[in-house]
Amino acid sequence: MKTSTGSRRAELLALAASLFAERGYVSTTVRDIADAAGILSGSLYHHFDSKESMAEEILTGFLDELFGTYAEILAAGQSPRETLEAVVAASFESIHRRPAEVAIYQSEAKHLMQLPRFAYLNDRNAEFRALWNGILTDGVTAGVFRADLDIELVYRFIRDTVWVAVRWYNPDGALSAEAVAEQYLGILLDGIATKRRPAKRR
Amino acid sequence: MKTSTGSRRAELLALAASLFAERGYVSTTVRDIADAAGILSGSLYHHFDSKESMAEEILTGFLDELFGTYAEILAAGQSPRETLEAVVAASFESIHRRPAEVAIYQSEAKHLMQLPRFAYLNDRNAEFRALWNGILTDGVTAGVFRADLDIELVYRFIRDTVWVAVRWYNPDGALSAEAVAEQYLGILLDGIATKRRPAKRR
DNA sequence: GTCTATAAAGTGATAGAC
DNA sequence: GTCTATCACTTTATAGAC
Repeated sequence: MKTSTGSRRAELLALAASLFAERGYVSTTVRDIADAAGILSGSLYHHFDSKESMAEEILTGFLDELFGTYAEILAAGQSPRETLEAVVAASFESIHRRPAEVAIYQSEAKHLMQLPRFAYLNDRNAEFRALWNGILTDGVTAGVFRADLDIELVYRFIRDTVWVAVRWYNPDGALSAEAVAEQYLGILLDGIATKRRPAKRR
Repeated sequence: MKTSTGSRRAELLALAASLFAERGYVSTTVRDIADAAGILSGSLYHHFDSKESMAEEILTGFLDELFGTYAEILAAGQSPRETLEAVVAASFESIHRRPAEVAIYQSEAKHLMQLPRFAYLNDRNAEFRALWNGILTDGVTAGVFRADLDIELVYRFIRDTVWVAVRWYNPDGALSAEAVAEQYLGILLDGIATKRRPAKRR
């Protein structure tokens, strides 16, 4: 819990994050982390209070950065469609730059959230939901998004599809985050069908 | 590993499945399962070889059923669009009927697959990929799906968006699996935008 | 089919020497 | 900042009585 050099701390956190992402938080032991760092497990406790502290620090750092980016996009005050495109692009960008952190958030948040110290994850989820519902509602009002869709459902589909891409996206691969975002927005906005169906009502 | 009554075995498996889904496979102990069943942990080993065996039996049972349904849909020989709609509907239907099993497959398959006894999960993934790529390719050939999309990417998006819905779908809620499937197909096929953009080429 | 009792190994974490 | 040494606890799994 000491401040230590700061860089060593960051180094250990990065190591822990990649192990958490790869093997899962519960399956990763403090010995695994220490081994990867070339030290013994007891030595880790000079830098961190507990295994939970490591996960907490990894997630808060990531989420603060991510929501800072979202705030900038919203502050730019663009159209609903441009805002949606920017938020989707920024999300894929974060998968590109912080794959381990996104993977941990995706896979472990649900379980970690049950611990009191991770209660802030609920706030972030609510913030995320408000962000998307705002964009979608504005777009429907402006007439650029279809009015016959369930906003809440659309929000969930967008959220899930974007983030779950961390499972297969390869930061070192030929397919860039920008290319994925473009393809994804193409599907989301215009669909995969060649012709629009006649509006089908029940 | 005895055959036992059969029904007691199924009862215990259903209990284990819901615990695995809720708390995660690694975090769920055999004591948790035994407690939920009202017996002691040692007694579980009269029915099953190991904790791994329980997970294996849960997943194989679920996947055999699911791919049986897919095979029936393909055998019906409908159009690419009808086939796509039927496969999506059947997938949401399976989330409705077997939420725990889907959740386990979603959350744990990646880690379980690294164990030799779960190698068949790789085969199922390949089978699933072939199924989707076939439907999408047929649809592009028939001119009903856009030709400018990356089939592999579209496959991943469909697969992920459909299955990840298990995280929020409530089998007892007001929103039925059919309604979710309909909304989802509306987005996937036609997009959320009110007007198609002029085809944007790079 | 369940319980008693327990083994064998692994877990997160600590205190103090270097 | 790391190591030595170790504690207290939990884990999966087993053997045999009932």
